[in-house]
Amino acid sequence: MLEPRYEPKAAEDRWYAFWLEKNYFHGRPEPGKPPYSIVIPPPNVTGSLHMGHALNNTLQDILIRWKRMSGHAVCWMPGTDHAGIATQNVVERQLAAEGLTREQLGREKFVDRVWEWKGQNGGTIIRQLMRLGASCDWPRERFTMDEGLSRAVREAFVRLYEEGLIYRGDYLVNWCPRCGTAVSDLEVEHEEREGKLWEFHYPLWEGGEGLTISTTRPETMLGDTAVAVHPEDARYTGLVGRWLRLPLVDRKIPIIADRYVDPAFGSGAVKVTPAHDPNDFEAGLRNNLPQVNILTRDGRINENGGPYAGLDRFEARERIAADMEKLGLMRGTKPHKHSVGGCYRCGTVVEPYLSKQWFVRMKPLAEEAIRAVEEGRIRIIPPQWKATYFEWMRNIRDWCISRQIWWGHQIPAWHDDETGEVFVSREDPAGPGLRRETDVLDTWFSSGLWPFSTFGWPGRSRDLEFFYPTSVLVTGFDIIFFWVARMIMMGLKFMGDVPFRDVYIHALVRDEQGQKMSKTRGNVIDPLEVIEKYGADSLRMTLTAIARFTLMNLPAGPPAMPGRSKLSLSDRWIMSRLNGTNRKVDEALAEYRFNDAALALYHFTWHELCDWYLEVIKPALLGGAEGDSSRAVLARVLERTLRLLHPIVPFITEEIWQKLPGIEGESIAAAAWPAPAEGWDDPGAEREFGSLVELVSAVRNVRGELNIPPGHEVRALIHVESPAQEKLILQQAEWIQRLARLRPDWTIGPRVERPKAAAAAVSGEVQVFIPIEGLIDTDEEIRRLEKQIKDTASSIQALEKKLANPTFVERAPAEVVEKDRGRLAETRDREAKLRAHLSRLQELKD
RNA sequence: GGGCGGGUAGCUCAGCUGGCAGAGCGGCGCCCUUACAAGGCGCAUGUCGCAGGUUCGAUCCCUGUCCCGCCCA
Repeated sequence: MLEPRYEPKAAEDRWYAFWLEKNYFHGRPEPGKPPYSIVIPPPNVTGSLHMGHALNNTLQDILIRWKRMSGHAVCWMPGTDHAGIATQNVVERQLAAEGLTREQLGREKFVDRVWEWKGQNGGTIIRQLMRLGASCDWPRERFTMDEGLSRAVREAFVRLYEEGLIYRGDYLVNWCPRCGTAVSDLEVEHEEREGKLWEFHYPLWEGGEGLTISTTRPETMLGDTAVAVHPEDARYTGLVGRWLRLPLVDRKIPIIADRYVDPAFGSGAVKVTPAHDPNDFEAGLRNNLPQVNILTRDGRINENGGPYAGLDRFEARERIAADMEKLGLMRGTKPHKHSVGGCYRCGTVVEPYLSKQWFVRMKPLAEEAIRAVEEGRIRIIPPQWKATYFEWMRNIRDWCISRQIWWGHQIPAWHDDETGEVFVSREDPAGPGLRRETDVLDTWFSSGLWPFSTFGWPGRSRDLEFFYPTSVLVTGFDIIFFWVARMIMMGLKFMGDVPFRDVYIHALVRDEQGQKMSKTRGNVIDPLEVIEKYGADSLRMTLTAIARFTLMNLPAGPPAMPGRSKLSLSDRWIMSRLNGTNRKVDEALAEYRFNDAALALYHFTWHELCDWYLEVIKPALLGGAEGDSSRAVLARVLERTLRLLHPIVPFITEEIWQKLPGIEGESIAAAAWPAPAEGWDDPGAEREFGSLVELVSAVRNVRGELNIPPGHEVRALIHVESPAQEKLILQQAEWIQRLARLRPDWTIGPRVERPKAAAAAVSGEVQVFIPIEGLIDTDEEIRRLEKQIKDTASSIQALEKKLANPTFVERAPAEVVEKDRGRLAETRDREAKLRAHLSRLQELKD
């Protein structure tokens, strides 16, 4: 028997421990079974579970449990991501609290310190996933920095380098002055901001009117090495080739012509700063301009900035604008909207910064990745995300993978400072005089290998062979480029096959303002808190209630399933409905329509099993042996329903399932997924039972609208025309009377007379008259009838109009026209009956 | 500037192949009815953003347009 108060926390911990002990979640290659594998999107090791994780992992758990029950060899690969910059920041903050910096500690000690931190705190999110019930293959748990995965990273890097797909060079990258590292294009978040457009005059080198340029970033003028105009801009043709005197630093810079200038913007002349702007960088290369870097790594003006050296970049902006004003070279300012890039880890405004970095050449990798999706070897669901994917892939740019931080996979390259040579190697070279590259790799480089590195690549293993490609990747759209696209490229490159067959992209959980949840925004909801708080949710309550009721009535276990002829109408009905629900759930899950699966189960459990079946069979259950067929059916239906619900609500279904008498197997988690049962379909029963449900509902409707209290049984006279329907109602009379709350003296038949003052319910062919004298006011029933007549009249009108249209009758498919004709006849009949009642009541009043 | 998505009940959203506009929550009324008040029974609520077009028929397809969101530059 279930305890009166179900204690969720205790039960959940108990069952989870049981599942782990039984090793149900561990998947291994089993030649006889189809493989089903998912790699978890590895959460940041610094992270703690938020609603987004909860959603993401619940969806995966549903698929995994469903497939496991369905007889697949299942592996859900769990693990965490080392999250380079984020983790480093966390540990640096911890150091700061002790008054230390990582530089004071030195690289080696700092990295030790991060590992120490990981050891202490890194398990948090894993424990939280377990608490959610995630049925991950925990013995396989991986970490992107562990030994095997580090070897995979190294192998991948070396191979790409050997094939010329990784190169090193001086380019403009996005630099975060606070984090002190380059970040990739994707790691910059652009934001429209209100800024200013300054107009400065640059005089000719030899003196005299030069020209006026517009800029949103005055401080970068310290690095100007030219001014450019459009070659066909008539205003400036005479000036191209002449020289200007760059104010404040007295640099001699040329006026050049280049088509990238938009003559309509500002004055049509732009300052060119090759070391601090991506367009200018390209223009600089085209025109052989020098690159003058004016910033330090922490965002201050460097020695090239003359008198401004040492100033913070934003302070320098103000000073330079003021100084230009003093020199009389300021030609005005106006408000200007422009896009500012911020570091996605800390929000600091990033700088385009000229530095030596490592890059992956993306074009060749992208081509394969595009083809894989075009050819359907990877399905993206929902498919509209394909457009986003293709858009990015077709305009892809090289990926800056080096980071100037300490926590991460150190790039396996060695510099010979004497010769300037660089060696990239799988093994650490022993040679003297070699200096190892200090940069580490972008965290996403290792994440990109996750679907195969976790199964032992570059080693070859049965696991890899069996579980790769994985079946589906479940993720949010925010990391399509960061992660999904890169896994596809890496998988195709190193495994020669796609990393997953399907990508299921789910919505992000947002707060009330539609903002993404993030710790920096402080709008994160802890799902475990929610579970704790609403632990005994309504679902759990209801399921527990059904189970308690069922168990109460199966004292000696479920009786044997009787032959079909012994089953009652309601028995056959609920079995058929369960079959239908089973199919709906299968279809929905196969198409990743989780909501539809849950809704179908919810509707079945609440509105069919509880509201109707249980209510109908109650007396039989409480009685003697005559209830055995229903006991047998209820036990089987409930057990199947629990199995269908298990992937969605694993704990409560296990708790109840275990208490059912006569179950086979030791856990619902290891039970077989139900297939629609042979011979349980029964359209006839669905139709007949359905008509009775409608009849009872019609009576309840009248009662509800006339506010007749449930405790008051009403007299009823039921008029039926067809003997079959009369017979059906008489056979099922007991529960119809009970659920409609009819007085036992109700009558039925084709000659049943309408009493004088009565309310009436029309359900198909059947009419129910409820005498209301002394019960309620006649006017009230008149009002109710008038309203119903109004409804039917308007739908009759619409149907008549439609059917009067000759082109509709001619051109619409015959079955559509027939359907409408039938509907019209039915509605007219209903209206006639309602009108008859109404006039009867009105006569009575007169 | 380019791309994608959205606008349906008070709120959140579903609506698949064009054929009676739905669910949950919230609201209102009645009820502690023999498992269930975190519940039950019942009720109400729509200019399907706007304007055209295609069609016998449009929430659905097409064109234009206005808002909102996201991504990319």
